[in-house]
Amino acid sequence: MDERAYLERYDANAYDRPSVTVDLILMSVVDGAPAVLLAERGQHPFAGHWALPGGFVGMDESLDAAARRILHDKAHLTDAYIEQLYTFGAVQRDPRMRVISVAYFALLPVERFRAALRHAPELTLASLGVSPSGGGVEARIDGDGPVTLAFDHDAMIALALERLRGKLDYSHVAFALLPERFTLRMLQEVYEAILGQRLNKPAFRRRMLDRGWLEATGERETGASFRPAELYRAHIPKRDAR
Amino acid sequence: MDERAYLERYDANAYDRPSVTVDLILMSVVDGAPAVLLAERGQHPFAGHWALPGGFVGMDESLDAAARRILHDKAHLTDAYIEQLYTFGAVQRDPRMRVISVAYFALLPVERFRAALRHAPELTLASLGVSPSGGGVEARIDGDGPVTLAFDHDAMIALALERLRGKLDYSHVAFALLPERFTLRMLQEVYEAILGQRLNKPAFRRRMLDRGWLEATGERETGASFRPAELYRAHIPKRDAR
DNA sequence: TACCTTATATCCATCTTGCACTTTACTTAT
DNA sequence: ATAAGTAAAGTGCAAGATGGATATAAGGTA
Repeated sequence: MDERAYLERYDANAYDRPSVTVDLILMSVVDGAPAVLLAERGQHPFAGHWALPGGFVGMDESLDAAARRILHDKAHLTDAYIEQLYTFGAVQRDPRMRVISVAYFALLPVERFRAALRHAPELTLASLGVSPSGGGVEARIDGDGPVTLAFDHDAMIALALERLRGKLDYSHVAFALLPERFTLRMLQEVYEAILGQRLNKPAFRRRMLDRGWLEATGERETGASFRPAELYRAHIPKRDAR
Repeated sequence: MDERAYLERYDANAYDRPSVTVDLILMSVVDGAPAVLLAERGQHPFAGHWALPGGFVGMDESLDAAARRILHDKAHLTDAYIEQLYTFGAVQRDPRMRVISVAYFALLPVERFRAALRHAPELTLASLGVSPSGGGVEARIDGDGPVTLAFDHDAMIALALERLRGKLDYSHVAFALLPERFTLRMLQEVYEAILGQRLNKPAFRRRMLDRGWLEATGERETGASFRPAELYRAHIPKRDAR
């Protein structure tokens, strides 16, 4: 039997199949704290709870394409740093039916994050903090008490933050959270927000400059009532380190 | 409409769904080089090519459970270090139909790796090396030229190795590749095989001992015709660092 | 008992890091 | 104009980590 004949005989319906979705963790750093965009669910299950934007994966689109489509449809954004995070496949994670969800996280500079909020009224900003009981994260909207998230979305967000924290050390993800031109102070604020701890200024500046990922523009910040900081631009050498 | 009524009306067949599989990258370090277990495909597609052991995810099992089931059924192994790697979802990665594959990697000490080979005759050991053309990895069986892998399994293996390399630094994964008792030299050999480079001995030993993950057993290696090395045991403090 | 081999310990130069302190540059108040 | 205030940017130093050479220890084997 040659390959062609084989393909024709193949029964694609021999087994029952799960649904596959993509959920998006849209992150930024707002006012010194990490933040995500959430949508309130109107329908069962978890009606009234907050959830990550997501959607089913089409039969003719790759997972990455599905993630980008959702980014566009739900947040009206094209072109963001986006990366697959983890796939959640517990049997009962969705009470309706078997759903396997591939979580992606996207990183946005604040301005673009805010722009997404303006264009997508169904999305709301939630800022993240570590829960006092240790371990997980809690999401707060408008400074109120922590909200309850739908499905296993709390685990997704916690994992995204953990991954981001881990990548700060050896990758240049932080630049995805900043505008094209930024000061060293802004960069440090991003690091401090994600790591959840203050960093020593001269040491931070030295490390960053030594990495060679920063290019001085020669221009300076304006508007400050003190010595203006130099504006830098990210300069990532050739091969995009993961 | 309450939740119960909603669930009953929900049409789980409204959309076409992809198949979901789990592929397993069973790794170890053999003779100073990383190695994986492969099976030769007898059927289309990719008949005659080498592939990772894998299988469909059942409707009533989680992804982790599916990975463990495949570990058991294909390699006759229970209890190995196992971790989700990445989900591969390109549209045409399987010519038969849309298949999304969640890749897991498992780490085994050499003896258990060899035992799996004995109990599962359909599996073959392939040792991994970095391809001279840079970037990816090549798998070699019995010292022959690099074999051609089915599907996107070469990318899966390359990613597994990359992930493993990254985790060496901050996690204790290496212990999963060693027997219960091991010497510092064995530990260093694992590191060198995965990183693909020689390491300085005194510095390595210092770093490892300083981490506090090693517990001296007081016993020593036997059979060597030179000074026997102390045997250590892994001692991982409370919270299992990812 | 001499000798070979590898484990283990010591030492030192170098590099990195944390941190206090100084100098610089710009705005605002007087 | 000039002084005061503020944060950026730069300097210097001590402590710690790291690479690498060298010395000593502990087994076997000839």
